[in-house]
Amino acid sequence: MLTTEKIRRIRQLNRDYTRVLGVMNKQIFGTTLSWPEGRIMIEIGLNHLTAPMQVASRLGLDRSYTSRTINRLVKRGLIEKLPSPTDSRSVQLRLTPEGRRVFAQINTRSDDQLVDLIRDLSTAEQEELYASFATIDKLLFKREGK
Amino acid sequence: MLTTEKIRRIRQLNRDYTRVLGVMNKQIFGTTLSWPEGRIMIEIGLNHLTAPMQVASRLGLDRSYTSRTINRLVKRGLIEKLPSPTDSRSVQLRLTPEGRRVFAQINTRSDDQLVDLIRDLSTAEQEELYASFATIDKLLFKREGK
DNA sequence: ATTTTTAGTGGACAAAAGCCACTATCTGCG
DNA sequence: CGCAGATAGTGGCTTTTGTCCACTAAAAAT
Repeated sequence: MLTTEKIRRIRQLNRDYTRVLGVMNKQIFGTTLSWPEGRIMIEIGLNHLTAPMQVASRLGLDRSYTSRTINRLVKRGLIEKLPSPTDSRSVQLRLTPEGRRVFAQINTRSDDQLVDLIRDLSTAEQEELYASFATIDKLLFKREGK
Repeated sequence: MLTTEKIRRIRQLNRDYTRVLGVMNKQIFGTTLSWPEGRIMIEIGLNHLTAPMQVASRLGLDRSYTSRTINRLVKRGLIEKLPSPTDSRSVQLRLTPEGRRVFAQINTRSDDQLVDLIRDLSTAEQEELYASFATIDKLLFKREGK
């Protein structure tokens, strides 16, 4: 078991890192999307979630709220809803061409921001940082390193 | 410069880790405090921020909103406002005895949650995880390792 | 076949957060 | 010094975000 001191240090890092992510997230969606709208676009575009329920439970959002937010995105022409072939209560979500354009923009900007965050580090330090992230990813989320 | 692939992996981790932190944050303040109230308590109790403005800018919150939230905590008897000796526009924030009690409770719970998160890992893995967090802390926030 | 669960939705509402304007102080500067 | 501009805290108002509940229709379970 980790010492209390180490636990506290991780928690401090959590708070600090949450703060920088918060700042980044505010700027990202200076595009046209609000932060929850952007999150939903990412879940559909990147993680290929197709049902509103999947999106809601992944993001920890209320079904109702998720439904409304998705419908807003449909109205803006970024997402389309197709009838689900397997469950006629449900729908299949998909990015429209315009939605894919916006999604690509979000990705590009987000990448840029992250690059910006580590700009001051040397190449060796950047790789060291990446290795640490990859280790955390491996240990907490069981994704294999590379 | 890190490859796009590595950047993308860090971003994926960011989203996943944000999600687990989000879940944790919801449960923490099942105590009596809302999440922003808790954050403010932590900033005052742990990082010893004394002025409302410091709290606001650190948490990236609106001055007005911060002011109201602090006043709510004052009314609940968790924080007290003393006149600042150096600036009579400002105030000095301090936890009351009751506030310190609640603060200690938040800390204990938060520690427990983090311990819980890494419960499944072996001792060696936990230390490996800590080392990774410490490296990130060092590289991004210049805090020295230990 | 009937009960129970689940997906999506709308209405009403609560909580979180931001914007603007105002007061009182403080700071910098001619 | 005296005054222009900045800053700290606050209240009113609005927007955004998110929750709760009830309802419909379809699916799954019994």
